[in-house]
Amino acid sequence: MSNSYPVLERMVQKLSTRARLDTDDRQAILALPFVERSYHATTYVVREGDAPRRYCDFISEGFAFRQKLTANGGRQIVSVHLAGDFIDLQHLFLNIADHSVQALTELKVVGVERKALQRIALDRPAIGSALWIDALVDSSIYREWVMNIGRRDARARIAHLLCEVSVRMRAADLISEEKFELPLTQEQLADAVGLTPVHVNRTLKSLVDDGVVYRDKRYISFTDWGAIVGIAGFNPLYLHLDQTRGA
Amino acid sequence: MSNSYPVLERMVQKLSTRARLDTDDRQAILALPFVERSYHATTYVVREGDAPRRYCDFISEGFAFRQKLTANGGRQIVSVHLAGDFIDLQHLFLNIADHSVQALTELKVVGVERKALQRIALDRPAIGSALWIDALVDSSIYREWVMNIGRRDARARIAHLLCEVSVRMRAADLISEEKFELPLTQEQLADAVGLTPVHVNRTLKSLVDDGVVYRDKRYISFTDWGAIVGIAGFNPLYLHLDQTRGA
DNA sequence: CGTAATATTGACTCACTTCAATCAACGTGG
DNA sequence: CCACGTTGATTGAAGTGAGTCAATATTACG
Repeated sequence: MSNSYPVLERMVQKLSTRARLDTDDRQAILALPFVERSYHATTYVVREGDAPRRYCDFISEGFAFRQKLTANGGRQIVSVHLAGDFIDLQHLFLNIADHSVQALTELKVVGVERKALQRIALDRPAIGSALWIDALVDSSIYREWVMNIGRRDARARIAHLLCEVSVRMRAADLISEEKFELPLTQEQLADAVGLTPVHVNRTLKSLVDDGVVYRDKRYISFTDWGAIVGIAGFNPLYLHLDQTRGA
Repeated sequence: MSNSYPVLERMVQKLSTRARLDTDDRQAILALPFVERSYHATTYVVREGDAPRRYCDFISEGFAFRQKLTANGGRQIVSVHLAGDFIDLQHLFLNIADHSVQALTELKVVGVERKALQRIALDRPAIGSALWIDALVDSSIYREWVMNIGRRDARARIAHLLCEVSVRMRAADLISEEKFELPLTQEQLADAVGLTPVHVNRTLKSLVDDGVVYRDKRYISFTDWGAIVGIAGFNPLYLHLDQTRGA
C-alpha cells in the first residue's frame, strides 16, 4: 500500500464533476489508503454472492462490465464501465454482491479501502454528496436500460447503446477523434441489449448499410450524429452530465 | 407543517431495517419537518424534467410507480413502490428528474423537507448508511429488471414480477393472508415487463390454467410457491432483505 | 502459420405483436 | 334501480421481428 498522488488525482477529478470539493476534501481523498491492481480481460473483479471485499475499485484504465445470470444460464450485461467509474460503489454499503463484475479489457484499478471510503462518504458532506450523485447516476442509467430493452426495437436498442458509450467516453475525455473503440464483442453487445449475437450482427450491418454508422473492426464512428440520435431516441438527460452546480 | 410522531415512526422503522439507529438518530428523524399529502390514482408526483421539489416523499399508504417514455411514445414502467418506500431518494442529490413518478392507487405520503433530509443523510452516519442502503437496493432491483426483461421469456418475466411484489409486500408487512392484491392493470403490467397487454393476458391465463397462480380480480395467490419460483427463476438475494447487520 | 475466437450469412421457426372484436365490471345520472 | 359509457379483460386470426440452427469467413494471436 503506497500513498502517491497521481492515481488518486483522477478520483478527485471525477468527484469534482459531481460536487464542489474544497481543499480539505481533496486532501482527504488523496490521503485514502489504496492499492493499484490490474486485471486481464474476462477476469472477475466481483462475483455474485461474494461478501464485500476489502477494497473498493475505481477504474483508472480500461473497461469493465456488470453481469447477472438467469437461472437457466442466460447472461445479461447490466452496465458497462470506463476509466473514471467506480466499480464497487454499488456494494459499498451492502453485505453481499448481487451481481458480478468482470474486466472487459485489460483493466487497471485503484482499490480504495472500503472502510475508509465509507467513513469519508459519511463524514465529509461534499464527498458524501459527490458519491451519492455518482451512485444515483448509475441508477438512472439502469432505468434507461430497462426502457431500452423493454420498449425499443433492435435497431434503436443498439443505436442507443452506441450513443451512450460514445457520450460517456467523450465526457470522460477518453476520445480525441470522432471515432471510438467499442470494446464489446457482438456477443457481449447482444447480452447488453437483450438480443442474440446473430441478430446484433444483422442489425449492426443494417445501420452500416444505411450509412449512419461507420465501422472498422471494433472502431465505430457516426457519419451523422443527429441521425443515430434519432434512430436511438437518445436523450442524454439521464446521464446527468452537468451536476457540478450540486443540489 | 406539523410535527407529530406517528407518520414518521414508519420511516424510523424502515430505516432501522437498513442500519442500526441509536436514540439520537431516531430523534433526528422524528424531528424532521414534514407535510402529509395525498394523491389520487394516476396523479403525477414527479415529472421527468422537473427541478427537485421541496419535499422528498415517503409512502405511508398505497402504491406508486416510476415510468419513462420512449421518443415515439412507448411507456416503460421501471419500478413499483409500496408503503414504506422512499419515492424520491433517487432525486435527493440530482438537480433534474430523469423520469416520472405516478400514483398507482390512492396514495398517502409523508413529504420530508429535501434539504433537511440531505443534511441528515450527510451528517448522521447511521442514517446516512441506512439511506445509502435503501438507494443501493433500488439499484439492485433495477439491475434485476434489466435481466428480467432482457433475458427471460414472457412467462418467467411475469412470474418474476409477481414473486417480487409478493415478497416485498410481505417484507413490508402489508400482507396478512396468502393472497395479495396486485395493484397493476394488465396494461401497466405489460409496460412493466416489456410486453403487450394482449400477451400479458394470455400468459397470465396460462399460469392460471397450469394451476400455479390463482386469480380473483386483482387478487393473486400462489398455489405452490416453489412452482412459480421455479418458473420465474426467482432468487430474492437481490432484494437484500437482511441488511440489518450493516456493512 | 495454425488454431481458437469472433463475425457473417442463409434458411427456417416461433414467441410475441398487431388488429379487431367481444365481454365484463363499475360508476354515474336520471 | 337500471340504461349507458368508459375502462379493463379476454379471445381469435394473421403478421413479423427476432431467435435458432448451421455453415463459412475472418480475425486475433501464441
